Amino acid sequence: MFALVDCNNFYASCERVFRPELEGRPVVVLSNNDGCIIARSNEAKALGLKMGEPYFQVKELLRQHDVAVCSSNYELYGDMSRRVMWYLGQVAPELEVYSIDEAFLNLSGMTRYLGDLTEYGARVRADVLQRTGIPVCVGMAPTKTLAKLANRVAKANSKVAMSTLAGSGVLCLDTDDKRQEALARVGVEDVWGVGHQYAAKLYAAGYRTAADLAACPLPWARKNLGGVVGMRLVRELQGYPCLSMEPSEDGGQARKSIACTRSFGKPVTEFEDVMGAVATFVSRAAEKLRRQGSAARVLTVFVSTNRYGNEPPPYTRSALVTLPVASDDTLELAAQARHLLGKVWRPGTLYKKAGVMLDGLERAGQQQLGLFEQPAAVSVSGKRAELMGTLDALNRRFGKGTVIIGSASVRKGAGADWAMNREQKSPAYTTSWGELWRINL
DNA sequence: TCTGGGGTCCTAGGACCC
DNA sequence: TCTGGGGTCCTAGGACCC
Repeated sequence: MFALVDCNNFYASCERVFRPELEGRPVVVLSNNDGCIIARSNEAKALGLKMGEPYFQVKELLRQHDVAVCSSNYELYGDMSRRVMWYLGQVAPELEVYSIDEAFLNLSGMTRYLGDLTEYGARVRADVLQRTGIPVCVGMAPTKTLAKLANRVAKANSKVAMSTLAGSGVLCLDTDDKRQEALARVGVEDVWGVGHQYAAKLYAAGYRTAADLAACPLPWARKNLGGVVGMRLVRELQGYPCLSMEPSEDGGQARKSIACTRSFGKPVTEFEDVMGAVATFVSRAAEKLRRQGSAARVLTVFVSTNRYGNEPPPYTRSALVTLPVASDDTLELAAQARHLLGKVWRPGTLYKKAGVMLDGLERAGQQQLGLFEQPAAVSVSGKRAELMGTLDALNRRFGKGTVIIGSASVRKGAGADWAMNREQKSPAYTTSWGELWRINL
């Protein structure tokens, strides 16, 4: 048995924890750069606001309905997430943190100990709310895909009562009847693993609900839904587990690639300004790399212009380098990045976005050496590792950006055009001494 | 004027091996 | 008309997720 615990409207809920006056009022949270709507409270959903909708297109509507608008505050959401996940780690033998706002629990072999699973789910739900202020829904089923589906039904269910399925944000699909009823209620496009493309194919072939998909012949699934992925999907809906737990290690899971990319607040045209952004992104990515104890073999840099509208035609270029020996050294990576940026650079272009990606990650300190690597390079990297450790320690202790590399510094004048717009960011209530919650008595 | 960011897995096809 | 069989590794691109 798997449980999927998913936070309701997570970012909006985080904002509400520290601003209780927003309770009952529609709330939306915007993406970086105040670009799109990426989280909505139930009241905001009821207004017809959609996920991913560009902010500027609905600004007036938001004003008319007195919607509270928040810029995204990932420091806050990340910290709230840690609190929720810590608790979930206490109530099940195995935890997989699937995303910032949801986690799978493995309840195999626990059902006897846990007793009635619906009661267990209700207890988890109540405890998370009490301890963190975050409302969650709990779906339980014999497979991960069904647990996701149960969660989805449970969420809808907390508003509309169902005939035989229990309400109140918790749903356990432990009998075939319940599974069938839940499958019949979910549109095929809402099944985990079915995106735009597959949904269109499925509709064209006459599949409308999750129940239809569960009855789909496996060869058809294999041919039309991405091969083995589609077959697993169908089998999971039938109740045969094909996806196992991928338990999260303490201190977060080791990623297989790390990226840092941003749209700019305003278009940027000068090489050194874009380089400032790229160097900043490299620094952040390398810091993440070191935090998880990895080193990267492949570094990619990309730049692009505005992808909307049609004049001038959009320009996107990327370049990558495979290093002779995987590195976690900001200075080395930044020097490579400068070179790569030079390769993709086109003068007189209005750049709107840039990013860096690190791939081919290896365990730091155990990198594969090149055949012709000189011993000198290794001893230099020893000193550099010490330098990086000091850099990270200073930034941890005195705050982000206390010590940066020279190329990441901002040029006087228009140099900070690439910085994000975040006009309505809430304070980092839980992670910055200077921004603690103030209570006026 | 204004349209996010960060991931994973899988497949197909080419180059290469014996 | 006939022209082997069985692999590996790598990359690009597509699909999905939140």
